This record gives sequence, C-alpha cells and structure tokens, in this order.
Amino acid sequence: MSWYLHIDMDAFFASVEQVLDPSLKGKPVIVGGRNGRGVVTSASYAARKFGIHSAMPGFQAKKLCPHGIFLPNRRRVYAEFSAKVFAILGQYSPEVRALSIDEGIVDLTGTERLFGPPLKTAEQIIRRIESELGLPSSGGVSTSRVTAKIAATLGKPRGLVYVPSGSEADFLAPLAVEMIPGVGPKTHKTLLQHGIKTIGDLLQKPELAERYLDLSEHDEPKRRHDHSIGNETTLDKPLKETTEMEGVLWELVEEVGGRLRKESLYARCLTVKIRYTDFHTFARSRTLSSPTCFDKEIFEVVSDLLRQNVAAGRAVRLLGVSASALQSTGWQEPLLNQEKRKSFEKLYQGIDDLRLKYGEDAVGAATPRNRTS
DNA sequence: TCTGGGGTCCTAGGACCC
DNA sequence: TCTGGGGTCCTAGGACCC
Repeated sequence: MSWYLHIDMDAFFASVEQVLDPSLKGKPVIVGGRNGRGVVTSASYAARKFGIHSAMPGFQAKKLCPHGIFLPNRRRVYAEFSAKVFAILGQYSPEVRALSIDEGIVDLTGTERLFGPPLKTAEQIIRRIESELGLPSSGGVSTSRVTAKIAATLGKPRGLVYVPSGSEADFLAPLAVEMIPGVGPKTHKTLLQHGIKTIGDLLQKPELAERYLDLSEHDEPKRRHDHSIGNETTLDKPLKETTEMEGVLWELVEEVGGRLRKESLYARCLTVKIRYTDFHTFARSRTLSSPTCFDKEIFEVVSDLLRQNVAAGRAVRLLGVSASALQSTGWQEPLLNQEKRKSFEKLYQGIDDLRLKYGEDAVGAATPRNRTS
C-alpha cells in the first residue's frame, strides 16, 4: 500500500508578502497585475472575496477591488520560502517531488514506524509549515497521487482531506471531471459531449478513465522530456524592426545562457518564441550539432531563427528564448573545438563572476543592443 | 486602456534509415 | 520497377498547469 501527501500552499505569494509585512494580514493583497499590464499571480483570500483570482488581467482586478494592495512579483523571495517548505517536507520522506513552486507530493509509504500513520504525519507537517514559516497550506492524503491532489484542492484553504484506503472511488465519483488535473476547458467540453459530467461517469468508461485518470499507486509519473530553461518578455512597446528585436533577444539570451552555465548544462535545442500584437503566437526551434551554453552561440542561432521567421512589418509584442534537450556534459567533436570551448568556458566564467559581484549590467558585450549604427 | 512568465506533456507529420 | 513496415529524430502546434 502506498500513501501520498499532496501539499498545496494557500495563496502562496500573497501569504509570503503577509509574512514579510504582517500589517498586510487579513487585507486584500494582490500580487502581480500592476500598471494595468500583466496578470494577477496570487490573491489573498480577502481579495478573492471580490472575485479576484490568479491569471486575471490586472486592470480587471483593479476594477473589482480598487482599494486592493497591489504588489509586484518577487519570484526570488517566493523561491526562498518554497525551499524552506520543501526542507520541512524532506524531513519526513526521501521521496518528495516538487510539482511547482508551491505544490509538492510527499511519499509517505513506509514512514509509519518513524512518524506514525500518514494522517498524523500530514497534520504535523502542515502545523510545522504554519508555525515555523507562518504560511497556511492545505493537504490531501490518499493512496494515489492524483487522488491526494484532488483531496488537497477540496481542503483549501487550511484544510486536510483524508481519503481512507478502499474509499477512493466513492470519494471521487461525485466530483466534477474538471477536478482532474490535466482536464482543462477543451477536454471538459469533449467529455461533456460524451455525457461525462462526474468522475464517476468517467470511471464507467475504463478506456477513457485510463487516459485521464491515473490511479495507480506505484507508477512513477512518466517524465519523457528533460526539463528546459527559458526566458520571455512582453515588450514595453511593440517592435517592427528586427535590429531592435535583437537587442531584446540578446538580453533574453544572457539570462538563459547564465542559467545554463549556473546549472552546468548544455542545450542541444534552441527555440525562439514570437507573439504579434494580434496575439498570434508561434515558436521556431533548431537542433544543434553540438550543444552550447554560451551567449554568443545561442544568440547566433535564435537571431537567425528570428530573422527567418518574423513577418516583415508586423508588430511584435513578445519575444522568448528557450533552451531544451539539455545535457550535463558536452559534445563530441574534434579536439580543436574542444580547445575553443575551454577558452569560452573561462571567458564566460569570468563574465558570470563579475555579474554576480557587480550586478547584471556589470559586463556588456558587442551586441546589437550596444551597437551604435 | 484587454490578455505574464515559467514550464510539462502529447500528437502528428515528414525525413531518414534499415 | 514497385513496394513493405518499424523505429527514431526533428519540428510545429496545442492543451494544460501554477
């Protein structure tokens, strides 16, 4: 028998802001969506009373809750708190998986002798997150990961839902199919057309249930793709000139290259993402014969992809660069190039060190951004 | 003064190889 | 001269999640 605890932090970013500034407690705190542009990334429960939720455009949130306290995103701060949460989780099991910055699954299988029954352990974990970090969270305990996640969602906020072994199907059956992670608006519509409204309806059709609802206890969720590192930005003002776009592209490349080097990874595939002002969005990628983590090489590829694919004269509102097919070691190619790479590595190590010491703008490069012509 | 930024996963078609 | 499938890699597009 397997046991999983799914932990989901309540209004995570907003809660962190309230910990750092206790005068915000109980108030409608809204993270993200300032300046009218952008969207809400987190809203305290006081703010949700006004109908505000994450992913809502900022101007709309402002309209619903004019007196709301709008704060900018501070990803690094949230990441630090996230690490503290996961450090607590890690004390209860060697098998902890982060699903996102504010959600994780703790495999409690076989931890009973050390910490007691799964439910007791879950209660203790949630209490500790609250008492040690000041952060509210919700949890779900069940014999499968999916059921545990659904249970945690039902527990929100500040709730712990326990699904005893053997009662999984009874627990799930009355719930709407859109509660299943992975079932979004499109799939929901398709399922409705088949007359499937509840998870119970879905369980009646094994071939569909198998596809959308993985209730297996032991299977590791498949991880086919290795992870990717990307950076994208919505432009302050739309651009039509490729040379101007290349300036932005270079900044994105520096960020992506820096992160690759920090993690000692080389990318074999590079992608440029383009969004026009009419919101038509597409991506173009290229696989390299030899993987790279160097700004200059990355830039050459993505700027080439940009120039080949951006429609002349169309205004672009977003640009993105991402690196995928990541590998930790190198490339197979002649010694001569290896020498070249060694010197590259030295150079970029120096650049990264300077940036770390003196800030992101400490070291510029001969890039389109800095060209005078 | 519409619609962020970070991702994962799945599918499908074409190239290419055997 | 016509004709197989199977497998893998690459690219593009899209659904979905937080």
